[in-house]
Amino acid sequence: MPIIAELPVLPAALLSKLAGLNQRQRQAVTHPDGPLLVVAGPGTGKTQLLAARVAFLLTQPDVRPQEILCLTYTDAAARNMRHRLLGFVGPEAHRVAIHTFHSLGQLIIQENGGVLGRHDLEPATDLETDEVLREVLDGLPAGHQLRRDVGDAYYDLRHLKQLFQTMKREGWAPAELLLALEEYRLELPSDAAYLYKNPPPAMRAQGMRPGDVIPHKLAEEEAHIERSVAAVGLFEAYQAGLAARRRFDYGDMLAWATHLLEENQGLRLSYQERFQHFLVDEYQDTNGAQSRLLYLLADYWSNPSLLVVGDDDQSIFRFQGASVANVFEFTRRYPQAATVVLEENYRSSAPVLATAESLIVRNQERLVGQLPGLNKQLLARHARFAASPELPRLCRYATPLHEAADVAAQLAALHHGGQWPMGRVGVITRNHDQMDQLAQLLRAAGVPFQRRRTVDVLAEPLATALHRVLRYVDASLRPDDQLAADAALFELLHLAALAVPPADLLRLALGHQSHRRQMHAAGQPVLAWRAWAGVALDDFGPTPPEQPALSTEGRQALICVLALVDGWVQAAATLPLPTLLEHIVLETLLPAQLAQAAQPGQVLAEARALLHWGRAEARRQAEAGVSDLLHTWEVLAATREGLPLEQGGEVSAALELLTAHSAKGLEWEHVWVLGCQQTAWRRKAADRGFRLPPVLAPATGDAADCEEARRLFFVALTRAQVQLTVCWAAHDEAGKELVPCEFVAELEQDGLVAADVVVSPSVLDTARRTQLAPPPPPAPVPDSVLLDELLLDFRLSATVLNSYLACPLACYYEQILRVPTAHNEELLFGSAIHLALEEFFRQAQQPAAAFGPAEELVELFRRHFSRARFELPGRVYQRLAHAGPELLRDWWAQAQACTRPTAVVEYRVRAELPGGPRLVGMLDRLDLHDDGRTCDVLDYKTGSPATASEKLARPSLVPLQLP
DNA sequence: TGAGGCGCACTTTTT
DNA sequence: GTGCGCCTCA
Repeated sequence: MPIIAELPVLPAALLSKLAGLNQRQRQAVTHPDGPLLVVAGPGTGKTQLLAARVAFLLTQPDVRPQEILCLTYTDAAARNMRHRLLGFVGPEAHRVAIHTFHSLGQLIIQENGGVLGRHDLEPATDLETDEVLREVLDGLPAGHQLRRDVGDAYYDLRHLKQLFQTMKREGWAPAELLLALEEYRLELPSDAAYLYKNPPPAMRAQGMRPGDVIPHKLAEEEAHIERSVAAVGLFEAYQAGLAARRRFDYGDMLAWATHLLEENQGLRLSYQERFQHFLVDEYQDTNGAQSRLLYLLADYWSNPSLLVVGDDDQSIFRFQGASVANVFEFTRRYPQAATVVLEENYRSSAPVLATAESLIVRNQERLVGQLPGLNKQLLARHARFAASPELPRLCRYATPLHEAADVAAQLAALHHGGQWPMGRVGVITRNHDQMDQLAQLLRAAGVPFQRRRTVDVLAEPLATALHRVLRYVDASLRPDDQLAADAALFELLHLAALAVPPADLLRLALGHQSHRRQMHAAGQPVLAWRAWAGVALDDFGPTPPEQPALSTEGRQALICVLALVDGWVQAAATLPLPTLLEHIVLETLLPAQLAQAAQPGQVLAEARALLHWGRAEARRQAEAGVSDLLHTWEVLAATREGLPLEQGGEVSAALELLTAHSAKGLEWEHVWVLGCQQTAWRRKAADRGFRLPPVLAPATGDAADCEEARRLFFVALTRAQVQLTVCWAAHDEAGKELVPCEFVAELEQDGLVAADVVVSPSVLDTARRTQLAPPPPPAPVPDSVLLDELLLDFRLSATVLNSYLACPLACYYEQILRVPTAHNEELLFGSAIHLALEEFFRQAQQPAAAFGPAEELVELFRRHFSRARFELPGRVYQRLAHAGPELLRDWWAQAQACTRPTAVVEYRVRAELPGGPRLVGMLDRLDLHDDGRTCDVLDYKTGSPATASEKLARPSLVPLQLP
């Protein structure tokens, strides 16, 4: 069909561009007004097509660039589109409206803040939404379903976040969702999954018959629903929290924009007039909210100029709400829509396409078969690659290590053999962590590569060093927390960046210990660490007897470092926060990190990200100081993402390592798909979020999961241009058999032959050696004279013994050297409970020999725990101050029934170990039996509030013969 | 068939 | 901390 001949006269430049398109592409580009669905398989030139379509529209009379709206899913795609368009139409491209769905929503909201009653609305950062959620959780009343007094108080934070985003995305009002949950709950008893088919004998004995409800199963699901109901109930509080900060989140960007347009006809008309032509990229990735916004704008016309491009076979973001159903919905909504299928592939060889094709035809959920007359078979059209006869390879390795070692060796050979870059190479895995081994081996072999992965900057060494500095600075600015300052200083002095010889730090610690002992003996106040260090380093004045024998370099280093640290503390009080951070990072921490970094570029990027974050925080909160930053740090660290930074690598590397999801849209001459085991590609992850009614949840079930995974595998395969290698391991490192994923089996069914790859011992050996971490530096040992003196009157208590068994080095520092340690919440909470119980029993042994009322016990706890008020963050203190009394009241109720008030409290024991040290210790409580000869020995074990409840409820009873 | 115990993981990504 | 798969037992 000679389409171009029928067209109005087109500019010569565009004509030549159109001539480069194939017949189907031209058909789409020159389609007259009206909806058009372009089904664009991999490598069929869809971005090119979109750009050409815009160029074509611009040649039409009465079409102005600003009336054309291009919608993409990601920022990167939007940039890419603008770039392409510049090539096609020149500077006019800047006037075309190119948006992501979210930026369009944001535009509509910000242009119409007045309608929403606010002019100053800003998008919320991830951090801000997390803070709002934390406030919501903090504000829960006692006894609320989602309140956690013990354990992680913010456990449900990310589940809430996910729930609220889903609600906004799907347009569920809280009331609607509650109704759906209630309906679901009412229907449970008639759901076959909750009925006995054949009750077990024990249940039969209780009169259960087939068809009766399984009580515990029903109750369990109802409890889940209850939690969901409670969570939905927090939606309004979350929205109110955002509003109080004048913020809207990602979900609101779409939901509010849609709502504005729906409710306000005048507004809708103005946008409908503004945009007259619509083009949507990656249509299979759009979700419900995005489609609604699009249709609201396009529905002004009965026959809108609306072009959507997508590929049902590459829909891989179902977990974000994307659905192939959106593509079906398009054809239902516009029955008159034309459909163009792009089949000519300009990327891959015929064998690669045939392999991918044979795999994907197994999917049922495809447009093929649903749209009449639709045919979709990829045809190899690449000038050079199409005719390549090379078949994809299937490689079976013994273990993942064999696989990584062999691939790394092959890549290294290519690189070092000067065949690099012979063409770009991509290595694809399902999950990030499957790539770790290979990345490590490549780094060791000196092969440059790029890896796309976001890492948490806050968990990297540069940030942890900064964190230590800030903790000390913060603590030393708060005079009520000397212990925390001491502990932070001791840790800080060990930073490699400060280069203090470790042996001298030990000598300093020993010196402080002997100072403490002498001052105790003399009944005089003990110097804190910073003051002590000052005395110890003082060259002038009389040398105190406890002054440690520091090395000359050590003394010099310590003097410099303390001056530096003091300088930071002073600067914190005077300089703005971003400047302080720059001082600390740029002058001290960064140079030290750079000197030993394997990837200096990465460390620089981390430094940039950290400083940028500091500036952003200072802007967000005008008076923000170090302690505010540390608080934010804590919030960020508690969320899964932390402070994300794209981990790059060498920018120009010809080798890229990525996950199948992030490989979408990219291509390489040679592609390796690694780790094709069933466990990686078809794992069923535990759903830990809130239960949704099944009618609202996206289609699940094994068939749908399988097809989603097959589409992802299809995406991975179709990245390859010439060489495609699919690998898996037969066993894991422990020797357990691994099942290759079903798609591998399908490829074998379709005629590919798997080969067992034997990796040479030397290659394996190198890989194993690379894997071993470098040995830790030897721990410094103080001179034996000092050590002997230290251990002169050493007694082995149960605490010390436990500590030693857990970690000898930690025991040496904490128990022998007694370096300062800050009190953590477990310790403070545990000892308050412990002391309260101890005193309570002592009081019970007064002549009356009876327990006091529960409130007496609670009062004891309150008195002891109040010491912790200044040592814990306010919220943690509040939470534990509430949890303690609850715990003790519970215990008291039980103890009334089964415990005697006559117990022996704090029983001291000693044991002489033959030839060894004396073991001393204290038994918390002995409950004497009636026979007067035996008793129960109790140890409270109150350390962690999470487990204290259980341990108090069920003490382990050990009968003991008293002598 | 189902109850109960135990071991074992704990994606993918964008705005 | 939580839920799933797998096992055994009745």
